[in-house]
Amino acid sequence: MTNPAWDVLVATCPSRTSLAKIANKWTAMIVIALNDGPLRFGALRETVDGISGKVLTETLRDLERDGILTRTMYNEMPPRVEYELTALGQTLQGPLAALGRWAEEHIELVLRAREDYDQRPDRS
Amino acid sequence: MTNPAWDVLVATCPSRTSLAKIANKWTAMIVIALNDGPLRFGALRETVDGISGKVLTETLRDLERDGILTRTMYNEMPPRVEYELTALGQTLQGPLAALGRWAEEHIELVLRAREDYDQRPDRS
DNA sequence: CCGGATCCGATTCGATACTG
DNA sequence: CAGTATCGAATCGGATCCGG
Repeated sequence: MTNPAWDVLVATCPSRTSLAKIANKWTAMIVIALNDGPLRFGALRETVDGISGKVLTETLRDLERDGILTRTMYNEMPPRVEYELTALGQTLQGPLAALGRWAEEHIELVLRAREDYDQRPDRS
Repeated sequence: MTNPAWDVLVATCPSRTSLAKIANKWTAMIVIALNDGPLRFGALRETVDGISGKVLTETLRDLERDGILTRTMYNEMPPRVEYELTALGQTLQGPLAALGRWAEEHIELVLRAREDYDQRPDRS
């Protein structure tokens, strides 16, 4: 099923274009946020704290194009649009959630490493 | 050990700065490339196909600062510099390798999803 | 010749203002 | 409410140059 010739380390390999999109902080946070079920555009913007509307729109479109999530628009007033992970997107949830957890669980060690690094006298 | 208040979805949380660095294609590829042991700068540049010297240098410095890898310089001629994952970096190897594998294993589905999306008539 | 610093164009980012 | 448009600012990234 999987072509063993695919290798993200090869510049021209299509799998790298996919890695480039999923190895992105906004993608990670959006997929993490959608773990508990579909969310509206506004709810996503609140949950993924600090994201701008423009970047949220762009990232959501890219993810929809790649089959990671679906966009469902309801013809209501006021308009309502919901985003939800596809089956494919749910297979991505694990790896990205693991990344998020790693960041939360190891931030203390990272902060300590930064202090050590910044206080090194040898900045030759 | 882990502060439950840390949440990568909160803009001001330090863990997000860490997530922003590890959720990056170059970081992912470098950590993946270092899985089999230390590599020299030049070997890394070949292995992570397509990366420029500048970006490689910057990313390696960031990762060194965060305690993900070590940089060892040998006073030889010609110069030799080796990069190697730390114990902390090895805990990151799993999650990032999983991301790379996801990209390779699901690229076919992603490519098909892109075709479908691009052929949709309703681009209202 | 290797590691990496510099320069500078290209891309991305994000705040604001506006539309259906 | 859910976007789109526009436009500086910031970041990324590649070609090129430099020190040992």
